[in-house]
Amino acid sequence: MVTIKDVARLANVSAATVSHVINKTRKVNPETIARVEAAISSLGYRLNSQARSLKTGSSLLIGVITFATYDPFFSEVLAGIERTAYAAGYGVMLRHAEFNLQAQIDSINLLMGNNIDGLIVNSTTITPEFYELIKQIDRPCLFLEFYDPALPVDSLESNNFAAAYQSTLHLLKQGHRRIGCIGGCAYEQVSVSQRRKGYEKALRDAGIYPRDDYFVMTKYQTAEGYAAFTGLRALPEPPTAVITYSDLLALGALRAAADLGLNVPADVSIIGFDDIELASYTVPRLSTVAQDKKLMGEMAFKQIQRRIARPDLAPEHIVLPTRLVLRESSGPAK
Amino acid sequence: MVTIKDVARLANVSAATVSHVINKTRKVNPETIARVEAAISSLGYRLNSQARSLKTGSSLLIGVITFATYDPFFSEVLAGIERTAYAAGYGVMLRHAEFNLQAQIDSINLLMGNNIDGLIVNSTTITPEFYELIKQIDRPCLFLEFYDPALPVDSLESNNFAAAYQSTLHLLKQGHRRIGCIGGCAYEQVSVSQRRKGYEKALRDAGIYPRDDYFVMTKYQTAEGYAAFTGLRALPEPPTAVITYSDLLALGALRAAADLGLNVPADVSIIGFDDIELASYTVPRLSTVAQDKKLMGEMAFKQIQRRIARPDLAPEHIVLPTRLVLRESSGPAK
DNA sequence: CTGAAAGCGCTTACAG
DNA sequence: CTGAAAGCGCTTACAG
Repeated sequence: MVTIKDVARLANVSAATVSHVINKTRKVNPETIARVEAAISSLGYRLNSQARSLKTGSSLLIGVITFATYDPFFSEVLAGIERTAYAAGYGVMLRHAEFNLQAQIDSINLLMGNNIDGLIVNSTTITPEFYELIKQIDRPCLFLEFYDPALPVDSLESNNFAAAYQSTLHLLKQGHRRIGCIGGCAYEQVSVSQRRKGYEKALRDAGIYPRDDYFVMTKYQTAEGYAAFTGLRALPEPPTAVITYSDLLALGALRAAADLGLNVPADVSIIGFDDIELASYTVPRLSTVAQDKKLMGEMAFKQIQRRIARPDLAPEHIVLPTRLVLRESSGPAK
Repeated sequence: MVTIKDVARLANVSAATVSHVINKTRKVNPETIARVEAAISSLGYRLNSQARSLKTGSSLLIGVITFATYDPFFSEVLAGIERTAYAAGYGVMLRHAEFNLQAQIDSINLLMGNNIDGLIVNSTTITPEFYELIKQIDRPCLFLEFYDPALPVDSLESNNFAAAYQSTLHLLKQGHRRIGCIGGCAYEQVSVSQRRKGYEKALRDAGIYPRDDYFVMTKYQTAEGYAAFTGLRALPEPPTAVITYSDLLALGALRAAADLGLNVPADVSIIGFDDIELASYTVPRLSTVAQDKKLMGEMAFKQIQRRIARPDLAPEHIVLPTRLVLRESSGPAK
């Protein structure tokens, strides 16, 4: 391995000078700079970030923990985080956390052992134990789609309440009175739980009392979207419209509708959430709530970066707007 | 930060002993071990991996570079890599590489600067410059879905030739004579390029001469699948069946077929590639070539791990089987 | 404008 | 069974 000493020797300067040239941390004679740079490229020298991190306490690394197993929404957010981090000179360490305590402890240890400068957590389920772990790490931390004022960390979420209110209201305006919801996650702090509140508020504002049998809890599996829709339609008074917590759930519902011989949207309306790329290619094309996933990733990193610079400021809670995109899967009630 | 010295002081032993207790690298008096462990937990000590890496030369970190922007296939492979790496005590650093040389150099520098023990590259396009960068890094490296005997690195790919041969043969047996292909990537070394060979071989074996206008090159955008299918059907003698290089492309084609008023599979058959979860939920359900993505990720990491242990052995080239899954989007020719 | 030296938190031969 | 000490590759006050 080529070290700063090798460069120093070849350029006939001290290691300190090489370091200053690399980091531009002090004025150096232009000719010296040229010699150092020549030595660096002729030796193929590469800075050892870990050694630097050991000395400075900053690794230029951020950790990303996701509890959601693979899903198209988080994949895009992750791409946004990574690209933005890279542009700022940061690397990303990824961890798909499991739901048991030991794995959570290990994950935190893995990331902290590599001296991450900040941590982004995306979770649909956060246990009290994980909560405690987060409080102990002394690093800027941002939660995605999770908000608890009691946790002194930054948070970033979509305007889930307003989004669900808006899509439900749209269906009401289209004449639907029996509107179901295929959702997930009951924890108050998990941002998606606000969707149920928006959905129910819209119904109440229209003089409709929300029915418990119209709300189906899932774990975001497409198969559950299928089963939930089938179940809703088997009710004595089946909903004529359904909103969902994700496009994947909506695609499951769309498929179930086809299997039941229902025409979407003539017989039943379906509205998704996320606006994944495929939403424009289903048959029929999916009406959905668009979230700007790349932007979400970008903002998540930038907030962490701000927090690294100013750890003293109070935690911020950022809410991103959503956009109802009407395609073909929703329409007027019969 | 709590260091090994703090632990040593509290446990009344030397730093060396603490290190040996942590790493189990020599026999230590059971009582001493107990004291050290008590000190570790009471102080909340966490090993600094970067300091260890500096000393030992092994970071227990692997790098993953993907050139494919977000796609459901790679997302699952990545999850498989990360989970397997974690189970083996390794962390994963992620980089979405760009297609320009400077970004590629930066990416390698970022990962090498963190002293990664190995590198997994997933690419549908590899430039000669990137090639050179790979040759220079002195670390085990594995290419996913890319194989060049001239590059002395491990490689892991699906049996692309056989898979395309098989799906084309299936369509031929169903009576199709005019079979199109919506593909991508012309580089010989990129594994998917073997699909075209399998497709054309199957045709030739059936006495059919492959037509250039039946093969459409894309960059894997769903929109291109849509456009390609539309274009194929606009030919004077349109294909009655189409295979594609990905399920996303197939979903674009499926949507195009619907817009053309075509019934799938009565009027035209479509077969995808990958078997993403949604393939079971489209209307009609998608026939496709299943790749075991989680397994692919798992094997990729394990191969890197083997290579870290035995860097002296010759590079290996691993080929994974695929499986043709027939659902509803393919059927007999009219 | 430049350098010598200490030290970040570990591991590991060497010595006992 | 255990410890003192050197050193991994950097950065950064201190000194000139």
